[in-house]
Amino acid sequence: MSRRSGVLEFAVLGLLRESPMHGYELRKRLNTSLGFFRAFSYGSLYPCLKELLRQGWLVEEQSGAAEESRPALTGRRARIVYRLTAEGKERFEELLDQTGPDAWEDEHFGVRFAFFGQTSRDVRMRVLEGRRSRLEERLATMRASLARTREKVDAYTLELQRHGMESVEREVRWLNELIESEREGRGEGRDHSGSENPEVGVEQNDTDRNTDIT
Amino acid sequence: MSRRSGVLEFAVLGLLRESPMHGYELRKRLNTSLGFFRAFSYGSLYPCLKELLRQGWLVEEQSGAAEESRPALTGRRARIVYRLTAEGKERFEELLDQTGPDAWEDEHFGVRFAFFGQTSRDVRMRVLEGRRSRLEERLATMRASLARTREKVDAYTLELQRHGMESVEREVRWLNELIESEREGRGEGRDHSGSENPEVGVEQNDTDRNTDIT
DNA sequence: GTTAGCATGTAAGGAGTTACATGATTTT
DNA sequence: AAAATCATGTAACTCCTTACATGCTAAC
Repeated sequence: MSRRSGVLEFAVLGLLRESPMHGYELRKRLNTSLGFFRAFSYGSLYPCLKELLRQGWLVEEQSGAAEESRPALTGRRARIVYRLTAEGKERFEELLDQTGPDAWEDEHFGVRFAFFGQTSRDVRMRVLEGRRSRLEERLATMRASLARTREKVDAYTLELQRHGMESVEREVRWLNELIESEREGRGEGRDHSGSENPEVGVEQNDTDRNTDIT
Repeated sequence: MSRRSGVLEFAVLGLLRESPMHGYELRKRLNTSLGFFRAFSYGSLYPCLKELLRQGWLVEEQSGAAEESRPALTGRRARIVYRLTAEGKERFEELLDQTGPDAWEDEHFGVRFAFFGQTSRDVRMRVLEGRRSRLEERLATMRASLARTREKVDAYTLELQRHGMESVEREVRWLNELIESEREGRGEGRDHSGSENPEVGVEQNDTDRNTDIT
């Protein structure tokens, strides 16, 4: 009944924390900026926004003409702009700090990583290491299964298993680099600037076009 | 109402084509042999089996003692063994030949590939090439999006996008090799033996233990 | 003047999970 | 004797999609 999706809620709060937006733009950002991994439809986005409003984490802003310097854009359509409230900000911060086992599961890890810029370093470490050990666990099961089923399955199935394992191994190596990089306190040229710095966010890009993943 | 899941139905028919099995064992095979990519629960498996029975594609075999040489295993529990009917076999063949755009989407491609051993070569080619062009389409969108959003998103988001793109590029390379290999008619040592050869299937492995992916 | 994109929503349904209910048997 | 594994099943719920409904504006 309540449409409290976890992933979607988290992503919406996170994106709105950077800057207020209307639904249509929000969806585009969900499908691109956030690492491409998911495609949400309006059928889930709008009900989610409604629920977040109900919780008091968002407020509507019937933005028609104000604060935009160009008057050409004002006449589009209703365009309900959503802004994060103080409570919403608090809620998001609360979610950011959660390091339950959910955080490193497939469905959640991507979106958690996408907001690492807002996440404290120790939480980042816990999530990265949690993810890694989760994947290593999975690798162990895969290897055991491979050793047992080899010869019994056909070549295509075997190739699929091999490729699947290689993908997981690759992600583990990626995580190793990231964890190493976190430990060094951002050594190699990258500046993630710790857990502060909201200025890296997006600043009113009305010029976006065709950003859908089909 | 009808619980006709597509992926699950296809996988169950395919596994039962190799040899009759009971539900519990079926689930283990779904989570391991089939490339690890999905974990189905009993809550979906049993209703699916029920539906397949209703369609006449499966029959129950109250297998208690027969055909097993060791009498030690007979006393376990009811153990309803399912066997594919002629209609079920036909249905599976029908599904194997489908090359609609669904076949190369994320949810379906894995399971389609897992049964390539039973699939005719031209269908294999269509599915592999369909998958590849689907991914290349996605890559184009990603690249366009990256070019537009660079500088506007923070370093973590960018890293996530970069890693996501690399994963897709890697799968494209994998597909290229597979397509090449199909064109050569299985050149390099691998013998997938065309579209015939049901003997590669699994033959009654009662010794399986701990094959779950947690 | 019609296609494509912008913009917001709802209702119905699909595909799966979790939690529960039950009970045998094997291993520790 | 307890814990794990084997084995089957159901009800309620979650989360998301598709299809529909509506209407405006920009570009071709």
